[in-house]
Amino acid sequence: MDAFFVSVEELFDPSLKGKPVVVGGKHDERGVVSAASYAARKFGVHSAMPLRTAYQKCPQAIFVPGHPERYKEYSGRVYEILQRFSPRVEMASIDEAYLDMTGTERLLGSPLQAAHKLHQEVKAATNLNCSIGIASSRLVAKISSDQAKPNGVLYILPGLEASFLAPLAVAKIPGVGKVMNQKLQEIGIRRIGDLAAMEERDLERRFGKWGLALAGKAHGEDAGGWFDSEIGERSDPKSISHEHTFGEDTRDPVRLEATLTHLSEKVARRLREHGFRTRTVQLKLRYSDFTTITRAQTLPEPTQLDIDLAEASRKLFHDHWNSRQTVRLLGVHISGFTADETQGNLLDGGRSERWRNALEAADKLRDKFGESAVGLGSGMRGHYRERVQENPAALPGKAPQKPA
DNA sequence: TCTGGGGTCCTAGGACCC
DNA sequence: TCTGGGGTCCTAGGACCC
Repeated sequence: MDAFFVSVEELFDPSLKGKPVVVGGKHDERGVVSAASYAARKFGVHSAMPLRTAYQKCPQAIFVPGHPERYKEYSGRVYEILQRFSPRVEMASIDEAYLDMTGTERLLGSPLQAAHKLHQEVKAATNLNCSIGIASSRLVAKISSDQAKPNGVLYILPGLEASFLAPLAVAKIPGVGKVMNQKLQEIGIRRIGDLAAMEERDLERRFGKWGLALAGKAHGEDAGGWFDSEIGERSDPKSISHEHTFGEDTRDPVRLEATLTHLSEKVARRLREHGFRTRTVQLKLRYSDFTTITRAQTLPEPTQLDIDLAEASRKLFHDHWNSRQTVRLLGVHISGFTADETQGNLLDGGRSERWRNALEAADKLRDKFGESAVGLGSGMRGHYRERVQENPAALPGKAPQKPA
């Protein structure tokens, strides 16, 4: 999808059309640009740029907060259309998808005809622009869709992959970021053609496994990296995390603990929705000077309970926090999942069973009344404190949400 | 300029086992 | 007294993607 978040915002507020728009938050907030309109990009604003920097480059830009629900909604509508074109569809992200068009020719015509039809149907159903790349590999399809932007269709004929790629900058290859790009520049490799001319063995010697994959990519092959699996196979998540950057750095232990509790609850809830248990809990701690540490603990038994994750993350925090330093960010990350065999654990005197029942009820309340309707005690304490700081009217006595 | 949040994959070292 | 080789699991950090 082209400038997806900005385009969705324009659907809801047509007056934004053609103007410099920045999605991601207010101009003076901590945060980065999620998406910038083409008009804003002319001023040098691009995604991942700090909002405050974007404001300096383009003070007349309109800054809007993101609306993730809207983007998910429109992503879903696009997905429905894609499914009509191929049974093998894979959403690579909220605004990108791959379709395996093998065997669709009799129904949809040539790849180019199918792509044009798809392009029109997406526009008709959503009023959003997209770009489509067609090629014999995922890698080349992705790069050609980038080259087709905005609002274009580009077909790389079989056999012409390498010559299409050759003049492009190596940074166009997905997986070649700032660091790899710099390393390649240092040995005189600027364009994909330079890379294709290198000896495979030489690249492997210099960059290991990645170098080998890179050699293949220079010729347009998917081999190695993320493109290996079949299009459309859904895989289970390998990790779940939530993190929070404070509006202002803090060393208030109550606030820090409450944040950890809250993050643990969010993580645990999603874990239960997947029907998993987890064994490894990781704390992420970023200080004001941006130094960041992660500290992990593997539990003796897998769990799916808020309280277990909250306890583990608080322990990690207290064991490793240098309390002379103020904290910018906290995060809770879990990994090492196993399926939840919903047998009640009788070894702990029914503790797990009681918690499971309580959490099931809590999840239902959250569905009905919103995420902040219920929480563990220590999280609520901090929750109110935070709301009181930001809005004195939100004192517990006047709490607007009855379920709380 | 002052740096979000949610992910995946890779590397490297150490503990531990046979 | 000096020190193999293969494997798994765990931890920490980092590159990269959207």
